[in-house]
Amino acid sequence: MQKQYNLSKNQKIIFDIIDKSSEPLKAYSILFNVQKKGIKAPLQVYRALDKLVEIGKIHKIESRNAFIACQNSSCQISKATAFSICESCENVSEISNSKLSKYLANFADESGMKYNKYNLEFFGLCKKCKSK
Amino acid sequence: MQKQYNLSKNQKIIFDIIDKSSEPLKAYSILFNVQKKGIKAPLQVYRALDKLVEIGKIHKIESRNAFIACQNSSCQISKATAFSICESCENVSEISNSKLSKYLANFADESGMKYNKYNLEFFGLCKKCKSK
DNA sequence: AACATTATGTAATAATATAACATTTATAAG
DNA sequence: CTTATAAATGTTATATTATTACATAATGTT
Repeated sequence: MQKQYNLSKNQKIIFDIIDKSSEPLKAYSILFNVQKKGIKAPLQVYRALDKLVEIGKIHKIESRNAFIACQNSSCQISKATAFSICESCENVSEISNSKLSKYLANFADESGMKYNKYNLEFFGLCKKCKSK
Repeated sequence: MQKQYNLSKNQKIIFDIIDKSSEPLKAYSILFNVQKKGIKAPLQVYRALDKLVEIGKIHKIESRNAFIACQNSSCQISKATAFSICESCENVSEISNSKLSKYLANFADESGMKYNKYNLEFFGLCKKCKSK
């Protein structure tokens, strides 16, 4: 059962715009889109983004500096994320594959390091772009 | 057998400084360090970095916007990368684990997407930081 | 109510990265 | 060797991404 967080005003505004978007959004594009709602400064956006990432409502696509809503209801916090990214149309989707996540969550090597978090980004061509 | 590329002057300078570093380097820190060698502008650094990434001599740590030399002699191009990152001391090392790389290289899901590249970043505490 | 924590507002600035254009050097082809 | 082509360089300006610092307000806890 996922803990319910009460999002603050800015957090709600910014989560909604990301959640409704069909593509990852960048911070300044979010800023532009929420200026009519009274959010004027980058920091207001970044603070909300930080919090939303922390509580797992959104994820950052590191290779794109962009944010998408979590598409995985069981994903409580952003500590195990995997994405597929089309290098042609830039479509991004979150992969939820239990074998993959188990494999990665249990991964250990000889370094003696205990991993508590990972982020995986796969790149390729999506169906549509492949057939072009 | 890895193809030999003849690095250009700037590429050599910038590769050397990354290769000698014990930690990932950021573009502007590289710039600062090579100014005495005549490289004055960010673009000169970024162009060399782009090329070095392209040919697999270095990798970008996306979550840190920093670059490290490839530590894996068989890694010809940067299409299958995995790193372990200590969240305390920020030590980064490249993981070369054939099981992991086979697993990921062969990963396919129901999306119909064919992946030709991936990047994986694991986070945790390294041995030293764990025992503190 | 008092306290602590979290969120907000605002201005300034730092850090990261690219566009555009002119020129030079290296490589390949005839 | 010389012409053509591609790759790399130099330079200026600017775009994009992100944080510092400081003041205030709202919310949650005891």
